[in-house]
Amino acid sequence: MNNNNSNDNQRVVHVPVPIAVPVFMPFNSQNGHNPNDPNIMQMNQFNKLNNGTPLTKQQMDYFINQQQLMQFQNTPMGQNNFFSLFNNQNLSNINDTSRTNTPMTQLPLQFNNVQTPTATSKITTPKQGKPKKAKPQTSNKKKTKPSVTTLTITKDPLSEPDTSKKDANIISNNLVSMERLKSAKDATTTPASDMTPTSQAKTPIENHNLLSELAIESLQRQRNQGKFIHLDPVPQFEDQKDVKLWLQKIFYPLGIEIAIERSDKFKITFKCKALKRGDEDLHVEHHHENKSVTDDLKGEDSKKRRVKSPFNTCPFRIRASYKSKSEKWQIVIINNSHSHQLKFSPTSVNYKQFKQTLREINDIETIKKFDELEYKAKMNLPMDVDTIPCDCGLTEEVQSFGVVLPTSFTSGKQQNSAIARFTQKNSVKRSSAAGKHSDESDVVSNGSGVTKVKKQNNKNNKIKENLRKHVNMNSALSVDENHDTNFEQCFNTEGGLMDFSEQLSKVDFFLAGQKSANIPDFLNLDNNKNIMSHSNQLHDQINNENTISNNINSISSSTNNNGINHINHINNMNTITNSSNNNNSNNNNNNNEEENNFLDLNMGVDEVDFTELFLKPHKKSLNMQSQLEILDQSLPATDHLDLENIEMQYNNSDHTSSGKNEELSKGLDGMHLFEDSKNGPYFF
Amino acid sequence: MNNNNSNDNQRVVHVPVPIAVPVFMPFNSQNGHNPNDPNIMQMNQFNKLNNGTPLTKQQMDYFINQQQLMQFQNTPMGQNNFFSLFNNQNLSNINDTSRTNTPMTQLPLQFNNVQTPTATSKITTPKQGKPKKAKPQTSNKKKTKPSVTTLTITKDPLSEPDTSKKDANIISNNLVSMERLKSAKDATTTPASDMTPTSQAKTPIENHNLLSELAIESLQRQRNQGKFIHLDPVPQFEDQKDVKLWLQKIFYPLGIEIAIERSDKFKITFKCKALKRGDEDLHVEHHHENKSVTDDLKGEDSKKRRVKSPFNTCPFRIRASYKSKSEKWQIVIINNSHSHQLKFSPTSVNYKQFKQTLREINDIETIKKFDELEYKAKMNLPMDVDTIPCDCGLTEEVQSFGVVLPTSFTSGKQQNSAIARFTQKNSVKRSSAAGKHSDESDVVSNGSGVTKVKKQNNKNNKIKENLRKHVNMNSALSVDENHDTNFEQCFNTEGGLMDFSEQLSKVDFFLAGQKSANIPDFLNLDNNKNIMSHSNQLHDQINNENTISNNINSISSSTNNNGINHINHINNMNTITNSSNNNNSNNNNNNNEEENNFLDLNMGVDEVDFTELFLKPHKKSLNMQSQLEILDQSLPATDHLDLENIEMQYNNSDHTSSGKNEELSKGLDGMHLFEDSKNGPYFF
DNA sequence: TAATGGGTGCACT
DNA sequence: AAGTGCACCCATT
Ligand SMILES: [Zn+2]
Ligand SMILES: [Zn+2]
Repeated sequence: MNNNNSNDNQRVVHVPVPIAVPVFMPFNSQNGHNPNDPNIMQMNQFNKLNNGTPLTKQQMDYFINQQQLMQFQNTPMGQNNFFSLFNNQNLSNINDTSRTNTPMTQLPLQFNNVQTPTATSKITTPKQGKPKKAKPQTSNKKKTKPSVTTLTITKDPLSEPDTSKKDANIISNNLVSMERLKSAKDATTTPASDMTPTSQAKTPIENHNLLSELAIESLQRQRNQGKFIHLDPVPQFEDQKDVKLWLQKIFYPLGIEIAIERSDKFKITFKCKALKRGDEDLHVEHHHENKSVTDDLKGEDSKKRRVKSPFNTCPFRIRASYKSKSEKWQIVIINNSHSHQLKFSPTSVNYKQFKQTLREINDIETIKKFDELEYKAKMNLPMDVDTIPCDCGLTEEVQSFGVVLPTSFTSGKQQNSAIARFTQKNSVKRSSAAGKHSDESDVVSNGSGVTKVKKQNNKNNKIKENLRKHVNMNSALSVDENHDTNFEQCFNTEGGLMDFSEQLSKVDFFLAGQKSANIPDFLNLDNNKNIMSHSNQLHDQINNENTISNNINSISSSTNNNGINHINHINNMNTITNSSNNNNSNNNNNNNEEENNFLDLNMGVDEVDFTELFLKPHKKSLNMQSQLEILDQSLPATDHLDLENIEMQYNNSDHTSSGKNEELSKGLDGMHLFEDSKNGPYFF
Repeated sequence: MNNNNSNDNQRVVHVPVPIAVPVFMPFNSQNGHNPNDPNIMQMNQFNKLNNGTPLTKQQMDYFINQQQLMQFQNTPMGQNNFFSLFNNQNLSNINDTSRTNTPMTQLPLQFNNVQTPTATSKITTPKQGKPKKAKPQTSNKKKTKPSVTTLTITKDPLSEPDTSKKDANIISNNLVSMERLKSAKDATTTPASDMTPTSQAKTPIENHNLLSELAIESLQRQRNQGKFIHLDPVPQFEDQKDVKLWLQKIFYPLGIEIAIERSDKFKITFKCKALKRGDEDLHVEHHHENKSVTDDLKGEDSKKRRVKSPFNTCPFRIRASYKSKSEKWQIVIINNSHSHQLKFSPTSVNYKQFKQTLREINDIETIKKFDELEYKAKMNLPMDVDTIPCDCGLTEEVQSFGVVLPTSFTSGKQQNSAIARFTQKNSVKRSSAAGKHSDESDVVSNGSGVTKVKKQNNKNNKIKENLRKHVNMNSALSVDENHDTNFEQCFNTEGGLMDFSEQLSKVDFFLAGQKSANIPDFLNLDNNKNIMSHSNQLHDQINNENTISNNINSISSSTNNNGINHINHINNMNTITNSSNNNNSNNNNNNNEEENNFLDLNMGVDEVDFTELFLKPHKKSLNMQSQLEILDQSLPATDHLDLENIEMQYNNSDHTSSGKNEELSKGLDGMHLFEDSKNGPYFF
């Protein structure tokens, strides 16, 4: 398996062709860092995906398109790459909206800038006597220790002379240092009205942005959430901080606010930023009232149990590691699931900081994009999100399933969730002013961080015994109601997008992307060609549960320690679904019980209506659907649409990405049934 | 209770008389920050301590001496002070070695520098139009965010102009800024051969050192570990970092390496630095093999349980909070117990950093002191520490009791403790090279972070039903074997203390302090006048268990969540013992069982030999005892001894503290039986 | 800096 | 005993 075919005497030199198409490699191995031979991987992966059966037409198309998606820059053959070299002859087939089983259509906008490589994509040169310590640049401003001086035990790597990145052999115009750009802010006032896709004069920021757009697009297309997802066309970061900035550009539009969990010179681990106290409505906690036989064991012990934090349980992880060999950062999504609703929150402090950083580096392009995002998010308010009914009679063992009314708040009534108790720890009930709605978001917690959702409307489908979790796709990004009050001013002052916003003001922005998600249904899961209905997908997936092993590790597994005999019945169950849109269905659950136990999986729970669970369309979105479809379908292949003109109202900067915000913001492309409770059900 | 008698219109001006005597207030209230009227507190406290019975002669002496200990500086009447103003007429009675029930003798050394106040100890002046935000100084070098600029949400308090501390009304020569001193290092080359106690020319560093010595002395004398222990004569810190530095001067000699758990502008919370992987031998884990009825519930669940870290479980906490009113830092030991052996480890990286900082601020006095400490610690090697036998047949419910062979290591055999498993988590057995000994340190863990020690030799004493924990006093500080190899050179070069060290080389340095611990036996607990034997103390205390309520909260209580029905039977059980020396007795325990459960307290376990548990003398210490006693008794009232001359070999700095290192290093003065497992049994 | 996982100090929020 | 973001570490293979 570990066929590490890297040659120490060879070094990759990147050709100065910055444009690339993202490739995501659904590795099955835990170690995605020593990739195997690409051909072998192709076979293995595809066989796994296809469960050994002959390829269908869709599968073939998908496979071919994946090969087309091969990025040709910065990634040598067989290293971190799944598919072969990029060639753009079949680009027009990539953009496939798999829901309708229509032929793949061209990806919007991104591929306008894809250029035919004019040189060999990689050049191997003998490794010179280069110092082994090629360090990534880190803008380390922190100097906590009073001094270093003579203390031999303090070895400060930063004090070493920087011998990295400036190597003459490295040719890449993807290099960008936000620090440098900040200091040279005036030089980058973005005159760029040069919109020709083959422009070689792309600035580093523009390259960053392009790659971030591509990553978003591919992430929306991504399906194997249980696997490592490699963000392969990654720009060359000059500074370590730029990695986060770039990832923020990708994940903020997806409703994910990332935070660094751990970092050092060569590695950054990102996670979801912990929920705030006001985000109880986003947290997924649900429990049933029927106690199991172990109830008596939890009485006095449960209150002594130390709950670290119910806000910080999301299993989502991104790992960025600096590869000294390629002198690039490798970015892998280790865990693509979430324990909460995904929400684009322009009011977040971190988001404002992010915007501020964008202003400092003068990344007007991205600023515009997020201004639009903010505006569209605001226009969708108030988002009335349905809750998903809990059909607990048959899914007692379903642990985590995350639908709560995004705008609901439990202030009006006592919520017995761990979050509520955590929030009220200081004995002060939150005032109802913080809550906007008093909807019946019936979420019950057992106080152990393990959540359940009771499904009420039992329909006519079956659930296999090992299906333990309801999985909710994040197709409907909820929007923070506490919108930044300064937003409109900022937005208007930035360039007057009101024409554009009026055009889109009635469109559910976040649902727009769903329609254009380009996920082929090569598993034939999509039995329902209606965009809003995927009732049979999940069952198809269940039948394919062994096709793809589950890489979800037990990062946040099982804090359910307080006397609950939680037997894990599902191992490596991994299912992927096609783009099932919607999800915020009715959540009329029982919320009276604080504690709940997992019933043994062997209990006879066979009937689950996953249409109810996952596929109920967004109420408001449904209203917007017709407009949305019209808008989306009106996008030409090159997909500049009205947005192009609108965007030009901002300024003259090039806008390779801003025209496809719809796709960026909402893709409901993956679904993952995973093992443990904390590993949430949300994907983008 | 919250009689906050501070007058907003009055401000305390400190007289420039830096010398003070520590006062420790065993508050019963959870809130030690708004102290009550000192007179009321006197009554309350003393009544509680005495359980309402008439005072004995010893009690009266203690009370009187406590009043004498009133520090007169920096603390207004009734604020953070328990006793009345200092007057030194009865100083000669303070130093009482309560073990022998001899009359209190004078505290050594410190009081040589106590001076008669020549002015009113506090001056109240009308508060001027001073801004309310008197901020503590923080040497904040960290600027993680790329910038602040216009972002309104980033409110950086450090950017505000500093209006604090420099107020003209504040007169205090206790002010010290290590930052400042570092920059003006040459100016403080410590000529001070001025050893007259009334010297007004004491430098800030000298004041810091003196107060740290006093704090150590009083901590050794401290008994109410379950209560908040206020370190009241606290120097005035210019910089936030100086708080830690000062506390390090106090707690390193006590075998405690502190680390910041949390800090902000106005508060610092310190804890014990987490044990390193090589410190398994210091960690206390013990469990019994007999399972309870809940065993079946833990089978599959236990292995999924997420053990955060078995190295980071010590409940010891110090809280330092800046009082804007007094513009001083209030330092309170919130939890004085430990879950591990206390050990002075000169090889610690943090300790070396600490020493380095001392050099940078040119605190030669403290450097000398710690050089001596290091040398003495090294001279005591190898310390053969006995383990305490576990008498588990009757103390199944005893949760945490910490005795492991300090120098033992479990490399030779499989240790089923959580630590061992934690260390070997990645399936690689640690090589035996890391271990020094292969002693039979039989430590068993149940994997839940809750530890038990099995007592084997059941003797003849009884344990009350609610006595749940064995408590081990830390009287025997173990010494890190991996001694700094550079120590001797440093030590010799600093001033050639070999004469002195040869004098003390055979003395168990850390036990020396025990003898001079000045704890009156006002609870009549000391039925055994033999210094090494306190067999009946604990029982006396148990009978007095209600005299002092237990402030130990359930902070670290019960991570034992995996199905164990751990019923807490003991609430507010708080016992204090007199200075019971020794502890590291034989620990021949069962270590075969990984999981263990708490038996219900109602099980009939009545017999415990606490002599075996707590009072077994240190083997080596016993050998040293005669020398130690001779040495200690040879100390004159002013207590300069040989150390004075020796110290002068260093240089001409004044040596208010270095002469009494024996007392500083080892005081076995407190014992605390507390509720939960994580709260360890070690005190100094 | 080989790759990769994790602990934890500690200050920001 | 604020929670957690972040980075300085260490450990294993
Ligand atoms: Zn998340
Ligand atoms: Zn400790």
